[in-house]
Amino acid sequence: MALFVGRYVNRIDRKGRVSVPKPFRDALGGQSFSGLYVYPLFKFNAFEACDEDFMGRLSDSLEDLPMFSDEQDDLSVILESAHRLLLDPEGRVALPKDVLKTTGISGQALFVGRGRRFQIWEPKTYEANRGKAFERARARGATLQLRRPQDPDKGEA
Amino acid sequence: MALFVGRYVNRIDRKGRVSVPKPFRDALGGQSFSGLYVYPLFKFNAFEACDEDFMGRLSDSLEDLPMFSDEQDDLSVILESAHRLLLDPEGRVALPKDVLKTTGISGQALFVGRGRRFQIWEPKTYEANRGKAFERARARGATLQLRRPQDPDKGEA
DNA sequence: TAGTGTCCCATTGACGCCCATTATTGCCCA
DNA sequence: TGGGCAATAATGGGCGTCAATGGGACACTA
Repeated sequence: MALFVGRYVNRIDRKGRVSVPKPFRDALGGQSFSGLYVYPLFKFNAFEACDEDFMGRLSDSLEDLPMFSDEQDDLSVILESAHRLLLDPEGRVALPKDVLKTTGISGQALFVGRGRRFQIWEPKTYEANRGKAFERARARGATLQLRRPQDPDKGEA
Repeated sequence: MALFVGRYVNRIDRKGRVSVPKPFRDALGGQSFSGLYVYPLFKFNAFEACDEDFMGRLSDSLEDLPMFSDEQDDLSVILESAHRLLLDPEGRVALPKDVLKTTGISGQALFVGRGRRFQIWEPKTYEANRGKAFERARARGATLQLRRPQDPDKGEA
């Protein structure tokens, strides 16, 4: 399954194209199409990207909310605002205008691995919002309950 | 499954490459790629390394936290700061600049086995932080509740 | 026919691959 | 039991390949 880690900065050309980092492209393999999905984040002026499987999970998770509820309607804006982007033969995608506008991305785009998905940021915005995340976690003495290995109860939905 | 024990010191060359100790390379076998993942530690200026399975567990464990929550965002900095390192034909990896910078590694790197994962330290930093661990454990009269063999209820923690 | 979006090709620069050399370890045998 | 010898691991450096990037050609569309 796809596994995205690390940060990569790539340049946007005047056509709005940007290379998806090679490790991310590799992790996106094994889909029915050559590309990815992007959707906006609520908390930050950044977009998140994922493969087809994860988008399906996200969609299914939204349907776990009560049908016709305000909560479902509100969260479903993620799907409404999403784009399906195709990779060109060189491994680039064209970022839609609303992505460039919302994120403020112009010259460079920052790709940030998040495990089963990754994010796309304007570098300075990332630094301003996430730059201190590591120090915060360190100061909090953050801990994580590690999932037991090969636990069938918590497999992907 | 991978099992890393012992300490090894190897030299960093001017390209930032370092040989991964042969026993560790052997333990990393059986993955879909020839390499390893590294991520920074909160408690020490050192990095931890693991195989693909462990990184997947880490990623899935983070997704057990609520999506878009602050807690998940803060801990996800581990994935954001991680690197996927490929072994060259001689069994070396190139340590990224931020790893060298954070750890202070320049001439030599210390590899420390930790069971299912291992750590990478600057030797003097390790000595300063971990040098007395054995004496501390001795003084405390440390004990350990050993897990029962092949007990499915208590998957690895 | 202008606009938009692919695809194709060229350039460059970093990184991965290959080969050579040194160091270390284990083994064999006198 | 000590000295080689051989096999393996670690190290160093050169070079080719591929990823990232930029621009142009060619569709299809409005």
